Amino acid sequence: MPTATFFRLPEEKRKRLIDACWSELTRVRFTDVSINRIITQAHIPRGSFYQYFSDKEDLIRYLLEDLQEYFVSLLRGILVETRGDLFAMPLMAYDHFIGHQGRTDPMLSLFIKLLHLNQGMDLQSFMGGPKHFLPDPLWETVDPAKLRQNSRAYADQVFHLACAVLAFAVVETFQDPTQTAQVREMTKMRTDLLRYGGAPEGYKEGTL
Amino acid sequence: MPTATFFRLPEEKRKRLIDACWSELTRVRFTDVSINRIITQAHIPRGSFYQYFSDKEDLIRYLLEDLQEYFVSLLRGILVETRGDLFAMPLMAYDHFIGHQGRTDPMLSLFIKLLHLNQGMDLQSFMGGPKHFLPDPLWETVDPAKLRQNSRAYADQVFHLACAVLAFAVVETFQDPTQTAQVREMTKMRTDLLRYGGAPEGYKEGTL
DNA sequence: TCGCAATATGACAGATTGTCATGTATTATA
DNA sequence: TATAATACATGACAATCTGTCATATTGCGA
Repeated sequence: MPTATFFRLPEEKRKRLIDACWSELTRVRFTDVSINRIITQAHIPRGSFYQYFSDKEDLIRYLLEDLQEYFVSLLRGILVETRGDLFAMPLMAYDHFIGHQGRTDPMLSLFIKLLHLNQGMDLQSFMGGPKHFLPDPLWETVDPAKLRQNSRAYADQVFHLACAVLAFAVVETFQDPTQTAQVREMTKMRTDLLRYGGAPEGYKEGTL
Repeated sequence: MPTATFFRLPEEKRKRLIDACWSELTRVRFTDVSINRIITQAHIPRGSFYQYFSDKEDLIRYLLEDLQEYFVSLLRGILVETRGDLFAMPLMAYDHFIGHQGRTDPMLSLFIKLLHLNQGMDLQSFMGGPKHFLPDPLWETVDPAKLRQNSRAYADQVFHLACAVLAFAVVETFQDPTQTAQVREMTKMRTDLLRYGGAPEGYKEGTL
């Protein structure tokens, strides 16, 4: 977490720093992010940076919080569109990402770039708070009647897997954009798998 | 890929180097692996290291190949036990990992330590070759009659998700070992989800 | 024995990180 | 207002890394 000092910073200075951070974060992988380059670009002395953040990880965690908030609101909109159907979410989100929006919405393209650079960076844990995976604003829009079990715990599990599917699809697509159609197909297959299960219809354990 | 020179190295020297690598790899995260420490411990001059590997990533990739091979053989055994049931695999593998084996089998405990240090490091992509996720030796042992669709492509998807479930379970457990029982419960929930689907029984799209 | 090719080696340049002692501004207080 | 206390700024510095390269050494065929 940034220090109190950071939040007391004059608007202009803070913006300069944050902008430089994003510029670095969207240029290289987390591993290769250089505080040196950031402070140079932002014209912030070295010592000052460490007055605000304890280290690189601290910085990145802070920046991702913003993104997370945005991402949740995005998914919320999508969930509403699907009328609370968690299983329909990945494909709809995927189309949203890949389609027009992904190029025009600056926040979203930022997000995609990060996902791309960091090879999927585990959307699930990125989203998840300590106990629940499914953030409150999303849980509110879920229609439990569309789930086999109505508990939130169950919705958590579904959501977690759905996010994994989504993240993988995005990464795959940006690794090889010519394969978009196949990736979409694969994503459909996976969400169906989550929805209907991978066992044959009428399968009971121990039957075969 | 290591250079040809590396493979021509005298047995003893190569072992010294590899041992030092593993010792480092199981001590700190990939990000923090230091070539400096490795060569110091192995008593290999700096220049020599770069004669063998192009950089850190090259080294790590090489070491993981070994692990991958081992891991596949492990999973193969487990799949045979489950009589080719991909959905039963994660839970059985989990018990295998957490139980006695995980402590005694040196290769396995190595593997677990890596998983722990690197927060799940994406078992899926770690496993996956270019086209198929499901390696041949595993595909051979899968019983397609236990899948909704018999294609290998379908088995790939199931396998990929099953691995995600497994990896997450292992990471969770080592983050907080007191929660083992809950994690196991969660893993059961997830594999059931994969097997039977998360939609209510008899659910058809557009019904509600 | 000569000479070429493969290896070995460690000094070096370039970069990065986190700390800290020393300033400077701001605010509270007598 | 004068003074003390606190908060903040700053850049030099030590410690660490990494990748390269010129030079030495070894092995081996002619």
